[in-house]
Formats: sequence, structure tokens, C-alpha cells
Amino acid sequence: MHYDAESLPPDPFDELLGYHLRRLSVLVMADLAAALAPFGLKPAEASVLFMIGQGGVQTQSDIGRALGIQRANMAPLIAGLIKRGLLARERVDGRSQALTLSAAGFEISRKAWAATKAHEDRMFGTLSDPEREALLARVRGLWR
Amino acid sequence: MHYDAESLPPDPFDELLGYHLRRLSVLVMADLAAALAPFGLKPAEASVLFMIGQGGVQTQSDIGRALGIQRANMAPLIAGLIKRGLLARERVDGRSQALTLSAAGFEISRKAWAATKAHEDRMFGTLSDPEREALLARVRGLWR
DNA sequence: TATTGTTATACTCTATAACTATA
DNA sequence: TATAGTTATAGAGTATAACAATA
Repeated sequence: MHYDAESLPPDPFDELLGYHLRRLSVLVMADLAAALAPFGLKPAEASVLFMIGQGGVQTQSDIGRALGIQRANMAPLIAGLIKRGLLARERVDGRSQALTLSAAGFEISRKAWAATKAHEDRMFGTLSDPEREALLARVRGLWR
Repeated sequence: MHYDAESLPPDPFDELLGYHLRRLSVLVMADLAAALAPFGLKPAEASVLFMIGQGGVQTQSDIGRALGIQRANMAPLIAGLIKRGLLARERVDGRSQALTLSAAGFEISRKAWAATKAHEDRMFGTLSDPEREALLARVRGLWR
């Protein structure tokens, strides 16, 4: 067929920030998943452990809201971590329970945190500290 | 249980660039999907149209490699676009066929491109042009 | 031998709806 | 009425394996 090339740029993806964000995110997630696999943790599970490790009274609904995970998907995730002895529940009221790390859960979250930091250095270590900090602030600001 | 809070930072996610990249990417993809839905296109389908619109001889394997989509998943994607009359095949050799945009495919990809650009402005318009360009270059460089 | 295109299939992640128990 | 937690389920998106046809 015939068409005028004016309407689409010669390399459309070069100007699409969303496209490059996605490609980078996929790459980063794959590396993170591999970094956490030795501990039997998926990224979402590690995130939950990190969240609970912050301390304070947090129900699984609170955590789901903070991490963008729906209640329906939190249920089996939390149940799995409890079954593995990494989390425990503490009664808040009749319908809510605060989640706390067990000793084993604390230990594994420490190791997972170290692995996550190493992963981040692997992914972003080519940037200088100020560049990395600026990128973090920018990306954080764009969604939050 | 009891533990020393030293080993995990008070707000662990504040320093995790990968986490914020993912949250932003999810947000951006959702907005893009909504922006393309009126044309009956998913982001991956629009990407394929943009790719073909660049011109040059491109097989579906070429496009899959460039976009990070596996051959097995390209097959039904391309078949759908052909069935809708947006793409046509041209023989290259016995096992490869170059993909070209039909007139309808060109028209819809023009509209999808305009919608994509509007979407990008919606997502990233709060940044100044130099900031946006710097972010694009940085993110692109980190995965490519 | 390697590559293209295809089919079938499985797995993960995410979304929706409905239900209970409680506030 | 609204919320917490659960269950079941459906839909994307993506991954692997195998195959025929061709290079």
C-alpha cells in the first residue's frame, strides 16, 4: 500500500517514556524475582514482609492498600506466609488482625532485604548517587 | 516477638527504585490501555502497528524480537490484526512474510499514535521538557 | 542444523462477585 | 451501612514444548 510517512515518526518508541518504563520494569522485576527465589519469596511476598517489618499495627487490608494489592489476592498470600511460619496474627478486633513477623520471618526478611539491595545495585549501580537519587525522586513523584 | 529495628530501614520502599518503577509502569499501562480501548487496540497491538508503520521489511519474528514478545504469542496477535483487516502479509521467502499496514491499519495507527501522545502528555506533562527528555534518556539507557 | 510460523498448554498475576462476620 | 477477611472464578499476559515447512 501507499502512505505518507509524515504522520508517524521514524522511530516512534524513542519518544515513548511509558514504553521504556515498562521494558525497564519488566527487566528489573525479573532480576528481583531471581534474587528472591533462593529464599522462596516472590516480590509481592517480600514486599509484605518489608511492610510489616516497619512496625506499627497493620492489618492485611492496610498492607494491601499500601502495596496496591486487592484484599481478595492478599488472603492466599498472607495465608501462605503464615503457613510457612513467617507471620503471625494478633487480634485487633473481631474482624481485623494485626500482622507481625515471627523470628523466622524477621530473619528471612533481613536476608531478603540484603538481596534486594544487592539487586538494586546491580540494576542501577551504573548511575552516580545523585543521578540515582534524582531518578528515584522523579519516578516516585510521578505515581504517588 | 522481639527484634532490633536496625537491620531494616524505617521506610524501606522509599529507597527502592525498582518498586517505584513498577508502580509507575502499572499506572501508565492502565492509562494507555484506556486510551487505546476506543480503537479496539491493546498496547501490544498498537506497538506492533507502530513498529510496522516505521517501514522496511519486517517479519513477525523481527517485530517480536524488537518488542520482547515471543513468537508463540505473536502468532495469534498478528492473526487477529490481519483478520480485522489492519495488516497484510507479503511473501519474503517460503517461511517468512513481511507485514504491511493496510489503509485501514494506517488510519487506525495514526489515531492510536495521537491517543498515545496525548496519554504521554497526561502522564508526564508535569515535567518540563528537559526533565522529561532526561528521564526518557535515563530509563531507556537502563534497559537497552 | 537453524529459523519461521503455528498450536496447545500451563502458569502467574490480577479482577470481579459473592458471602460471613463484625463494626 | 461499611469494612475485614475469605472463597471461587475468570481473564489477561506470558512461558514452554512440540511440530511442519523451509532455509
